[in-house]
Amino acid sequence: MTDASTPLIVGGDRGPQSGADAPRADDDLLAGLNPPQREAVTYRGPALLIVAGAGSGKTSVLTRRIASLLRGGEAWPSQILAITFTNKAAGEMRERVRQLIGDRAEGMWISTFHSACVRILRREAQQFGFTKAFTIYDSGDSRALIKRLVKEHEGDAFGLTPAGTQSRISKLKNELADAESYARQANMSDPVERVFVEIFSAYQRALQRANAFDFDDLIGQTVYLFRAFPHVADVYRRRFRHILVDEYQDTNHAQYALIHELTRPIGSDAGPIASSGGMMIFDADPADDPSKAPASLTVVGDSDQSIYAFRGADIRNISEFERDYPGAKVVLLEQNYRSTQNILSAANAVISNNFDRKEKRLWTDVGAGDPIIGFTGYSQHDEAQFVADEVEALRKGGVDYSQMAVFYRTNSQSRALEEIFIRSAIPYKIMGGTKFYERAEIKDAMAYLVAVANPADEMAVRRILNRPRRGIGDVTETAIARYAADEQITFRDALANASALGVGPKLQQAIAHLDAVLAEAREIMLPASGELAPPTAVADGLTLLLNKSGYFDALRASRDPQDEARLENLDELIAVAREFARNNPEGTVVDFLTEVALVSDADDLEDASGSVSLMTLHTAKGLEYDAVFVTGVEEDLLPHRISAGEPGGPQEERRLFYVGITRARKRLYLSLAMTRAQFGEVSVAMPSRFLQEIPADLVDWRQSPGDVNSRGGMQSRALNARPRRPGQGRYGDDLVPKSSAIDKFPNRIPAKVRDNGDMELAAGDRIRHDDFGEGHVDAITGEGAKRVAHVRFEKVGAKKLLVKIAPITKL
DNA sequence: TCTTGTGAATTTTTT
DNA sequence: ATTCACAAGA
Repeated sequence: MTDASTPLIVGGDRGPQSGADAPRADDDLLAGLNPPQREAVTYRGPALLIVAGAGSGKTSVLTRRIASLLRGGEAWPSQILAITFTNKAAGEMRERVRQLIGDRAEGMWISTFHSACVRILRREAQQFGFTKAFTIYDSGDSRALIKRLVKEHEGDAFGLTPAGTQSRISKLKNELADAESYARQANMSDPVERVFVEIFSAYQRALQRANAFDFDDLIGQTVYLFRAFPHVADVYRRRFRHILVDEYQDTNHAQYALIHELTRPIGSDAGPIASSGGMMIFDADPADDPSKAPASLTVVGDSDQSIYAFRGADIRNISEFERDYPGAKVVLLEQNYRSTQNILSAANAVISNNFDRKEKRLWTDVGAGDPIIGFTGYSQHDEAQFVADEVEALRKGGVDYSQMAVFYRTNSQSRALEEIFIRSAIPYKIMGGTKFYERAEIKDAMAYLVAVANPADEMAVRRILNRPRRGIGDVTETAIARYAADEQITFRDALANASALGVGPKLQQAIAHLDAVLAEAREIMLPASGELAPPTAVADGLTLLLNKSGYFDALRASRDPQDEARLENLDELIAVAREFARNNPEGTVVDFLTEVALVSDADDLEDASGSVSLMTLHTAKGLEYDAVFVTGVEEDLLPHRISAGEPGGPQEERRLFYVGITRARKRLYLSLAMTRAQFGEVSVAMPSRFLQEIPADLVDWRQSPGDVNSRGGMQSRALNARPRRPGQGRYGDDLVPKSSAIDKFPNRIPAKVRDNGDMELAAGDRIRHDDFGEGHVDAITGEGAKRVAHVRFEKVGAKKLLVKIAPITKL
C-alpha cells in the first residue's frame, strides 16, 4: 500500500472501511495488555480520555491504538495527527508504530504542537500576510527584539523590564490575547499598562514586518488562521480524522483551542461557538450528516505529572475534558510496569499530599525491590561525590551507564556534578543546559542563513552587520535604517546601495562586500532561476557565508583560546547541515532553519549510550532509567524558593518531585547537601519537606540529615580537599557501612541542622573537630552564617571551616 | 569604533 | 562564580 501517496485531502470520506466496529486481527496488538489498556486501544468513539499514571504503558497503548486504526482499515495514515511533547517522543512513536505495522505507517503526522503548526503555517502563510520563508524566533530572538522596543518606548521608566515584558506577552499569547483585546479589558488609565500595550503591539508589528513568528505565535496564529479562514480550517478537519494528543495535562489554552478547532464538525464555520462554555452547540446535530462529523479525539495525560503551569499549561484542560467533550469515554491506567513497589509507595505517599487531585494509586506486581537510598552530603561537591561513587558501584554491579540518570531542579546544579564526574572519569551527558544552538557563534551563523532565506528579517541582518567586525557601528547602522525607511525598502535591500548611504568609502566597501556575499549565497541556496537547489546547497551556502564574510578568518586570527572551540562548533554546524541534506534530499534552507529552531533539549538523543544522563527534573519527564538519582532535595531548591509565592507553586513542585521518583525502574537515590554555594556564597540548606512525606521504612539513609554531624568517621570533602585514592569510594567494593547510629533514626529529619551560629570564636582559640582533631584558630573571617574559621590542625594542617555547621567544640 | 574596567544581577522549570 | 551591561578611555 502506498500510503505516502494518499491524497492529502480525502473529502468527506472517513477512510477505507469506515464504521468498522469490532476490532479484528488485533490479537497481536492486544497481546500482553491488561483490560483497561485493551479498552484504550480498542474503544471507538468521538472522544477518549486515557488517564495514564506514570509508567502505566501509555506509549504502548497509544502506538497500538494507532496501529489498530491503520491495520483495521479504519483510517489512512494521512488521516492521523498525533501530537507529542518533544520531537524525540514523536520519532519514537513513529518508530514503534512502524514496528507494529510496517511501512503502512508512512504519511502520518506525528509531531509536536509547534512542528505541526509550522507545517500548516508554511502552507497557508500567504493567506494572511506572511511568506513561506518566515523565520521562527526563539525566546532569545524575541527577547532581543523586546529589549529594543522596551528601550525605544522607555519602558524602564515605567518599571517594565525586557524579561518581564516578554513573559507577560507570552502568557497573553498563550491565552490567545493580542494587544488590542488585552487593551480592551486592561486598565488603560494606568500609564504602565498603556506603555505595555504599546510595546506589545509594536512587537507584533515588528514580527509581522520581519515575516516572523515567535514560539507562541506558532500556535496562536494557527488558531487565528483557522478561525479567520474557516475554509482553510475545513481542509484540515477533513484531513485529520483521528487526533491523538499525548501529555495533555501540559497543554495551554492556545493548544487546547487548536485541538478544539480541529475537532469541530466540518463546515461549522460560524466562528467560535460558545467555546468559553466548553460545549459545542450547533443548529443541526452533526451526527445527522456523517460527512460533517468531527474527528475523533484521544487525549492521554496524568494531572499528577503536570509541571508546566508556569508556562501556561492549564490542568483544567484535562480535568474538564469530560465537560468539554460530552460523552467522552474515560479509561484509567493504574498498573505500573516500570518501578518496584518501594519506589511506587514513595511516589504515592508524596503525591497524596496534594489535596486537589483525583485519587489514583499506582501499583505493581513485581515486588518491593531494593530500598530507596538516602544521603546527605556536607556540600554539593560531597553530594556529587556520593553520586559518582554510587554510579561506579552500580556499574561494577552490571548496570550500564546509559541506564543511570541524575536529576536536579536547576541547571546550575549540574556544574558540581560535572566536576566530580570528570575527575572520576565517568562518562556523562548533559541533556539541555547551555544549548548548542544558543551559542553566539551558532546564532551568528544561523542569522546569516536567515538573512539569505528571509531578507525581511531585519533582526537577523542587523545581527550579522558587524560580525565579524567590519567597522560598522551604531552610526552606520542607523544610517542604513534611515535610508531604508526613506526609500521604502527593506534593511537588507538598503545594503545593496552602499554608495547612497552617505558613509565613508571604507564602510561603503564593507557593506557592498557583505551584500555581495549574501547575494552569492542566495544564488546557491535559492537560485533565482527557480531551479531546485541541490541537497548540498545549505551546507555549501553556509560554508561560503562563513568563509567570504571573513567570519572564519576572524576566529582563526584571534588569540582568544575560546575561539578555537567556536571554530569547532561551526564545523559541527556545517556537519549538521550535511547530515540534514542526507536525511532530507529535498530540504531547503527554510526547512533546515525550521528543524534547528524546533529542536529541544530532550530531543538531543544522539547516543546517550554509554553515558550517564544528567538533566533537570523537567527534562526527565517521559523518560525512565534503571537507577535514578534525585539530587538537591532541599528546601528552597525542591520546592524551589520562588514557587512559594506562586499559587499552586508548592504543589507543582511536589509533582515535579513525583515525576523524578517515578522515572526509576529499580533503584532510587535521594540526596541533598547541608550547604550549597550559590551566587558565589555558601548558604546552609535544610532537608526538603518532601522527604518527610516518604514513609521512613522505605528509605535507607546511608547518611541521614539527622546524624550527619554527629559521628561516623567520615571526612567532609567539602572542607577537605585531599584527593581520593582510586578504588576507595566511600562505600567502595559494595561495602555499605554497617551503620550504627544511622539505623536508630533512619528517617528522622530534624527541623534544623547543627547550628554553631552563636559560638564565640576568635583568633587564638583552640578547638576540637570531630574528624580533624585539635587545632589552633588563626583567624575568623566573614559574618553571621558565613563566618569562616581558619584553623591549623595538628594532624592534618590548615583548613577553612564554616563555623555555623562544622562539627567543632571550643576547648 | 573598539577595548577595558567596574559594577550589577543572576539561577526555576521550556516548546 | 560568572556573565553581562554600561561607561570611560584609546
